Amino acid sequence: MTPTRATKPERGRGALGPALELVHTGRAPTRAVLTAELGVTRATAGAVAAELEALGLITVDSRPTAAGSQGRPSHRLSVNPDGPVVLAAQVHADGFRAALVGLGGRIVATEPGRLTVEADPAQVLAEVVGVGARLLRETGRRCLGAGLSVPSAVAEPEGTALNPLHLPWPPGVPVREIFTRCLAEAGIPGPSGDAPMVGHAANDINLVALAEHRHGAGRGARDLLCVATAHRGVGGALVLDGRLHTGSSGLALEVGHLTVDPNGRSCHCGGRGCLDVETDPLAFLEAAGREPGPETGMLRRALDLLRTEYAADPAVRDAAHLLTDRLGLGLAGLVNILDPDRIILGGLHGALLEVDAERLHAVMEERSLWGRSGTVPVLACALEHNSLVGAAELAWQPVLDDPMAALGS
Amino acid sequence: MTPTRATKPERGRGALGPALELVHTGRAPTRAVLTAELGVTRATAGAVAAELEALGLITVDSRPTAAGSQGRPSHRLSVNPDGPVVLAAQVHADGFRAALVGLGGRIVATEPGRLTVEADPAQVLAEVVGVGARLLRETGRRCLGAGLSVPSAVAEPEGTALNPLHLPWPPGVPVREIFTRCLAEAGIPGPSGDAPMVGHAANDINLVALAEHRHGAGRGARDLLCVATAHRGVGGALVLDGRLHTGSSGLALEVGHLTVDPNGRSCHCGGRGCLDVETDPLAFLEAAGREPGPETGMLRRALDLLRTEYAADPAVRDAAHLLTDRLGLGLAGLVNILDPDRIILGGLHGALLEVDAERLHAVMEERSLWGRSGTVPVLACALEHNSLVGAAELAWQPVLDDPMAALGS
DNA sequence: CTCTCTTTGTATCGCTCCCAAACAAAGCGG
DNA sequence: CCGCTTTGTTTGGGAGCGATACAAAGAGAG
Repeated sequence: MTPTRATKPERGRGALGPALELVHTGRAPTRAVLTAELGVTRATAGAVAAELEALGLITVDSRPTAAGSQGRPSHRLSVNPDGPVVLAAQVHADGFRAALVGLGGRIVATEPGRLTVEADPAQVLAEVVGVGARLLRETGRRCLGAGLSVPSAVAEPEGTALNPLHLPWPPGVPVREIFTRCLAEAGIPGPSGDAPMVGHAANDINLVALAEHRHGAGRGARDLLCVATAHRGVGGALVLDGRLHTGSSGLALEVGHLTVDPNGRSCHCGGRGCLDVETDPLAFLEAAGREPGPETGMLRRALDLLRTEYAADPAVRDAAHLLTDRLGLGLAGLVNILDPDRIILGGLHGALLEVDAERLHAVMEERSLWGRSGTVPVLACALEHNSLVGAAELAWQPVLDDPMAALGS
Repeated sequence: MTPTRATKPERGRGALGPALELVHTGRAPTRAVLTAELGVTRATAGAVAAELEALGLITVDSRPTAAGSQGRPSHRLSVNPDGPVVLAAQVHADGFRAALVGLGGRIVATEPGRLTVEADPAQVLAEVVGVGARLLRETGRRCLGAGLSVPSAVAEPEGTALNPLHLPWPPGVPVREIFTRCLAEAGIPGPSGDAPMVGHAANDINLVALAEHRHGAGRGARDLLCVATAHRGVGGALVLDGRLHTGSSGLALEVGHLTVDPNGRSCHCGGRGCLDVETDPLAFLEAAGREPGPETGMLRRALDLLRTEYAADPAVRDAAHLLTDRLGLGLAGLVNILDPDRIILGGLHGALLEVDAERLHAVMEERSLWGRSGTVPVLACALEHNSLVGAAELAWQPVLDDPMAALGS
């Protein structure tokens, strides 16, 4: 038994993590605001900011700012643009993408790629990590973590991809383990020097929600629900109090099998008229009387059709209305269960919102139990490469939780 | 360093709350376990325990225990049976109940009552609080808080009962405000002496979940889902990391309107075949071919019928199977969205589980997406007066969060 | 331009919390 | 009786942080 916790020589400032998160999410633009947000004295906030600057994570700018407000202008806080980064990787139906992402969700470098040997997860991940490692060499940045976005539910704590979508992968691939091994083989060291880099992996829609919560349309929300489509199917994610809610085994928010049309088409889940099959790009293309074509690129085609033909083609408009009605039904059901204070929509759903927000609100209001789901703000996702940024957020999390420990100094 | 030693015994302010919660929930039976659970040194745990004992909340017993294990026996920790209490009140269709509840969920005194003037919430609550005040006088206990359980969704932060069930109350009654006023009028002072007592109020099923999580069938669960019936309708609640998840406006877990039978009866929500109308006592009595009778007492009659006639009457058995199948469908849907690590069932649902658990598991497994909802443990509620105890938990929460502040010393 | 007001940054002091270490106590087994 | 193990207790000291006083940097008034 070891009741002795942690070590003593490491002076761990308690407020260091929360302070970094405030700067990271842009909620503490100045030291004065940081002081107020942390609820500490100016002296303490100053020490914390100085510490974070010494760690190379943020910059404290005491230069004048032409603020215009009264009193002495506060020092400006910002993420250090030349600071460390994390490696973010994304695998999807059309290919992959690697990126280096700094604090604040800033993409420092990124590069896409096409899948050559789709069927082998290890080889695909090795390719992505290889590109990331090259970016690291080219930029010479210090890398503090690594995160991976996959189009599949990821079971915790094993880190296995249960249902890879649009990828010829078998179910149950241990993506986190493979990702971590690839990092080691690419020669990317861990932040502490000697220990190897451990990779994080999660479902892409979860990461979209996380990224949008920190840097996009979900900023400031306390209970954020995210619903989005890829090419096929519908996914969901929930951010509670700033943390991803993945459930007890990582499989929460499988929202695709809510019933939105009792007489709808049958679904592989055994039900009928599920959100999954009634509001995805395939359903839209079919409802509009278009040839759906191959699965890959279906989202793109649906988006193009909706945006270009909505005003002109009655069939497209009718299809959009049909899907909007079903989506509203599903969202109302989710509001009854989750009671979020904001909803963000991605993929085709985001586009449906942009095309006719009023219709969606009307359906939700009609179906809401206490007249509230009609009042929940619904927004479209606002961030580019959001699941990639989300993968970076995953990798940043240990640093945000305890900067001193994560930096190994 | 100057020897300014032994100034005040005001120690352990940080870990005081967590320590009290550990003793309260029975997870720290000895000081040694407390030390390990808190992750502090023996010295700190000792100081914390002594502080809590000095506050009169727990007792530290250094007497031998005939443990049989090696080493010096640890001091035993337990809730102080003569310590302070909270006032718990419950209003339901058949009447009301007041109680004094100590730490550990121990009911010190309780007394039921019948509603005389149902239609006036203020008068009903005044009656309940009156009984509670009498119990307080009779026992002479110090009262640290007050909690109320109502059969209605309670909107936050207003504290209004939106849909009182089986009570002739209008929707939107500000129950928390009225409750607090009744406490003041009954002459019950706040814990700090001068400030008045503020009441807490919540939905009964939420409180069932809370009570069962702390002291009943939900102990040790991290993500606990509770589903239960009263006389009519179905309610749900979720406890995440030991805290009730009520959503952003207190209205989460309205699980009654999941579709479990696409061709089922129509529901007031506008849908068809909702869990609410397909698995409640009325649905059961009708399915069994019985005359449902008046709404009040419907749960009792359904329970009696199920328990006494299940083995003998094929119609009852068929009805039970029908409801079990529908319930399994609903639970599978909830597992897909919430991914709990345990489910507890109350009311008729608990009885259905006791009668045929295997059938329920089979349905859930068949409808589970990743073969996991079949593996989620499903238990029946195990606590008597659980919503009353839950109301007490609500009242204890400030004390558990910060004992020093809550006791006003 | 200078004086005052307001707001913020900085230096110092002292207090509180809590760890670490050493020691004492209480049971078990020889 | 003495070791062994586990736990409670005492003591010293260090780190974090609040409180306070003072300095700095702008805005506005005259």
